[in-house]
Amino acid sequence: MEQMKRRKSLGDALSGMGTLLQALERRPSASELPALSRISTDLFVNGQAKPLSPMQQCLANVALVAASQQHQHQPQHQPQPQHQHQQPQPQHQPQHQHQHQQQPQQHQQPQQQQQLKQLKQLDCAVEAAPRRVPGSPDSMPDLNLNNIHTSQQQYASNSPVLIQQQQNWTQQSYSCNEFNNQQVLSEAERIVPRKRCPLANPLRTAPDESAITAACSPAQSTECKPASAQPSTNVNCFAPNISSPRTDTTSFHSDSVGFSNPPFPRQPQQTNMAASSSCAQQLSAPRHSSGGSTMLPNLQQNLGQISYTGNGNQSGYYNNGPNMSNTWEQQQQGPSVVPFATHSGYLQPQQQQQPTRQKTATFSMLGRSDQKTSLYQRGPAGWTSKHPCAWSPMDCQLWFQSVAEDNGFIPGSLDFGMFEGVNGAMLTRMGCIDFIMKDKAHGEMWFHALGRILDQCTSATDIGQLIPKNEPTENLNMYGNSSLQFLSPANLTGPVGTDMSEYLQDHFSNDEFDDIDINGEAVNFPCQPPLQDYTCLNGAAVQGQSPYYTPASFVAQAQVSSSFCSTSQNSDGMDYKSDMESESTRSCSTYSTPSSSRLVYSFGSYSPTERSSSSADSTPPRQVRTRAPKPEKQQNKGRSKHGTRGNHLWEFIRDLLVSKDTKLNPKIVKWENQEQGVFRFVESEAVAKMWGEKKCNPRMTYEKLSRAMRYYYKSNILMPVIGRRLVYRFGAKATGWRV
DNA sequence: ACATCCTTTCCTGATT
DNA sequence: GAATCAGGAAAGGATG
Repeated sequence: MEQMKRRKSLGDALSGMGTLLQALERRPSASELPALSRISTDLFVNGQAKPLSPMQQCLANVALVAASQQHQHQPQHQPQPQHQHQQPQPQHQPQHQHQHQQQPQQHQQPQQQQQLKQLKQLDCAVEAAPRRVPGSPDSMPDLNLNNIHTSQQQYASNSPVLIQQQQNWTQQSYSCNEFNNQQVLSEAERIVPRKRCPLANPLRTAPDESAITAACSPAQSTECKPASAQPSTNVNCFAPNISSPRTDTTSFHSDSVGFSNPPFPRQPQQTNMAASSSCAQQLSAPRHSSGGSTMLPNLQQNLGQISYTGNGNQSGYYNNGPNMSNTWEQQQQGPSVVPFATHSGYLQPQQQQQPTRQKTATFSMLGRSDQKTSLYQRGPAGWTSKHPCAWSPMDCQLWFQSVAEDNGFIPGSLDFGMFEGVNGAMLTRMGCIDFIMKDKAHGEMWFHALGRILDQCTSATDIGQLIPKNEPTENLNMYGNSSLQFLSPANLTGPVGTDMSEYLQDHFSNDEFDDIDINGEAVNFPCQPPLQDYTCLNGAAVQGQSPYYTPASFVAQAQVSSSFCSTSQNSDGMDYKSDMESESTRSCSTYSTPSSSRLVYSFGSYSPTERSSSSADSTPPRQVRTRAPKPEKQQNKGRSKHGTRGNHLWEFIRDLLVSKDTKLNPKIVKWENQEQGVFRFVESEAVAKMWGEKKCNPRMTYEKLSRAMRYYYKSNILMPVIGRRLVYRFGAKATGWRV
């Protein structure tokens, strides 16, 4: 009932506003002014119809001021500058407002004077007003500005989607003055949040008018201006499918080798260097130190069926068809779509790659070494003779069948339909969770089985030829390529034999995230790779930190890690080693307990607090800015940040959001309003840790993540939701999140 | 070599 | 006081 009343009152308000503005546009006669003024008053003060949205306030504010001005001027027969009533004049708006709001006070009733005073405060109150989520039941209905404000006619040519996007609370974070001053304002400009106006909240403070004007007028202060105004030509760039040329493919090629029922074979696309190496990169980048551009002729040959767009599409996805957004949308629509792209970009660096020997040990620990025998050599002809990356969808289906049989399933009893259309390249790009998302019951089994094959591939001569000579073959395993690598079997530190799905359920609950230590000391994701994976840790440094990590695997991993640290995977190993050592030294001296003669990256014990305390002896007034060492530096070699398009933060967040895994959504992220792309971090630090896992940066925090998120404001990928913590909104350039 | 992109890191100050 | 937000500044790595 209350809501109905509210809606009615809002409707009345909007109706009144429309009337008001229409009258103003036709330059109302003096006789109309009192009525218009009444409408204005009703809108603002008497109309207790919930606070108007900032945009409405702005419009009505302008209207009222203009009406008051007319009312004031006309009886005095003062010349009326034409522009004063036709459109708000950006350049003079603050001054005009100030002047014209002063003058009526002499003649208006005290109540109206008070109203005007309130209006002035409202100018800067826009940030105080929106405290609701767009689309929520309490949200104000969006205004169609095109109908009520001629100065916004530029938007008429824009798509309804964008118009709607312009009508949100976020954009309304601009003050009335700003709004009026920027008749042609790109969305990028509009969404970039200005610095908070210290006087913006009239409910908190009641600053004097001059202070308000000074603080909030862009003409007088730059403090509240958008951080990075972009050319207004961006207005014309509004389009539903705006995509960054660097991050997205912009079109859906229906004839492409699609994720769903790909029409293999297909004419291989002409690939440039990057493209031709893309598969190799995606296959091997996390496993090699290829620098992202190493040509792998054999592999390229073997992967002839797999085409990539070498031009423009550097999103890191197999361009077997749609861009990522389409992929996701398709995934939402049908079962035949392969969620390869879900985490495709999350190439894992080499530090998570376990040498085959260690993998074997891990499998042995898991009691599955017996299953590792010659699986690659068995099975139907076809897939056995190729590297998994070169498997066709049919090969994959045969392989699925083989694995099922190997695991004791009656032939035909398992349905692999969810993997229909998946080729080997896609499979090798899928992480454990990807498999589970596709096949909750057996995803882990598929993942492990493929991992075993890839392990065997590392020693296969034909596969070995695919690998650059300077790359250790051990690195060719899928685990390091897992999108969510902490779920990899090599790092599966959970109960042996535990069903991964259950395991996820058990550990991806809100409660279980309690074990996530912000300082990174105890980040216990279910299958989180050991901290040693990231660091050249002295084994004892963190031993036992993860309850999921068994001593046996710990030792093995520690050995791997130390070995990794001491031997670079690059041809320039020596240089790299020295580089590592230097960084390690810094790390040790700065952040770690230098108790060990071995070089230690102790990110686990790193925290800003500790760092500060460790340098307490000579604490400068302001901490000398020394960038923390990057323990993953050597491990990132070969990983292409930009070559792996799709590895962007916003895509990662989006993938979490569109994930149907309830352990991710809504446990750690959730939609607030999916239609409008509004989402919220439920477990902000957990998200940050997961992001850190993806980027092999164990020091990632939500603070850092959020900084990166805020950078997306400029690029219109994300938009802030003012007044709501941990809430963001996808912008026009963010694709793939719509259902 | 250089510019650019996309973060990452650190920071200050404000807000909740 | 902690968490979060906003954004400047600097830097790094990859790419074109």
